Amino acid sequence: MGHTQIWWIRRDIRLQDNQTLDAARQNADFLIPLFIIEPELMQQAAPKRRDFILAALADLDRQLRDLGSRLIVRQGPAQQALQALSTQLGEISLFAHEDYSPFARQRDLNVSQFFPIHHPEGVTLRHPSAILKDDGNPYTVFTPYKNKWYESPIPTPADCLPAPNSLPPLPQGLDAGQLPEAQASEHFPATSDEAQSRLQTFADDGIQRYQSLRDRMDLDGTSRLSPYLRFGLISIREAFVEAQIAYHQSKTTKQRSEIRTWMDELVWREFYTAILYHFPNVMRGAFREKYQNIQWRNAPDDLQAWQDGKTGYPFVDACMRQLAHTGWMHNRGRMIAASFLTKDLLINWQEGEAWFMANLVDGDPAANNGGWQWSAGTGTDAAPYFRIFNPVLQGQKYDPEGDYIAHWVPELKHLPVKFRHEPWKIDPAEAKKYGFKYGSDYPKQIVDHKFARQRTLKAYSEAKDSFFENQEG
DNA sequence: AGGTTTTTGAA
DNA sequence: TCAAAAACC
Repeated sequence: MGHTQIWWIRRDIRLQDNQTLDAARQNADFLIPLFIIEPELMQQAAPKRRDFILAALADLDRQLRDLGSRLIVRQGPAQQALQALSTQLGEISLFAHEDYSPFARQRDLNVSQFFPIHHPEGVTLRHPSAILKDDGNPYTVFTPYKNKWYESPIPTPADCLPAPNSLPPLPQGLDAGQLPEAQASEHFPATSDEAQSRLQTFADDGIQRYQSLRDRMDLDGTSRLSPYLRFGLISIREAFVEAQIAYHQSKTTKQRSEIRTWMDELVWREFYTAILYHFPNVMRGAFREKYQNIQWRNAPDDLQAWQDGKTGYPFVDACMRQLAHTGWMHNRGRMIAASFLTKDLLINWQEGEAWFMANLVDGDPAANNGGWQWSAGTGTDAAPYFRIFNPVLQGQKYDPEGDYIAHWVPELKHLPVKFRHEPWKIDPAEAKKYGFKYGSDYPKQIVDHKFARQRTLKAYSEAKDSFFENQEG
């Protein structure tokens, strides 16, 4: 009987540049590429996210078969699945990349009581504990974190691990298990080829205009790589390496700045991963205590209208419908939708955080929580609470022709640009010309922005004042 | 990674 | 009188 090693696949669904696979196949007589379908995945993950993972695994299975292996699937909980394998196979060695979310850490702690886990890195480029202030404490402000982060070198292509061209065999007589059927996404095909092609296309071209175009909702200015990074169809190292190549090839300061802006976004990903790692309580409430007791409104109908994309604010509704339909939302859209829920509707950001996790194909607890707390003004390095987006001005600025609105809110697409942004301003007689009736073809505003703005400034300032009063008393 | 109101200073 | 800048939220 030889030595069996398990590559426990989590968010590293790839063969290339995979430190965990690389470690697991060394000195292995048998290698099991294992995915454990944990109850949390099937019950709690957004359907589109679950489908993305399952489709990516099916694609990985095809690649593994080309190498004479195949994907082995088990039902969770993880510890039971591993116990069963160990009973069947005898001694096993377990390799799984270190993951940093509270759920993953607790699970790995439980499992490691029974099976020691070899824990290569790879989810981030720098370990959350690798970037600390000189006094040893974690950063809570992005800019100094970023400066420290960039002090270490960015990897080069030579640092990336090639996909193996052979793998140790599977043990005899092992049941492969079965992946549930997944619905394929037309917007995010979950294959390795698609991931590589998106990265290459973006690194060759779009990255050079990223800074200039990234906020335009009507253009394809972003990489749309988030789900592929989320589940490791490409590695974060590959992403940085490709960006760094483009950076070194660029001729002008302007071009370098465009590229650097994209790299900074990847550093935000590392930053929020580190924040959740060091401050797991952010999952339960405001990072900044003085905003823990904001008097949020309990307004289920307003929440529902926001979720359905029927707030009567076309830009917000377009964002929310894009999310529901594709499982993805533009980053600026996320900020605007979040500002609207928290500042215009004065609904607890945790409602929005949950809705995004229930719908996003790229939903990641660290990035999602960080983004929501930033938007709500309750987080580390957050937007100041008085920074309240005006949903109309944002639309006019970042969707100047109203094309994005027209696509996702088609009931407005026959209106002139001005009225796509402000359908309430159209004269009923003129509306008739376009076969449009405000209030029935498209909902009326569920809240007046100007009024809502004052309400929110008051609520935040009261929360802050009462916090400081309680502190003194 | 903003918006709104007030002030300023050049027509 | 108006647009840009500054101040404030």
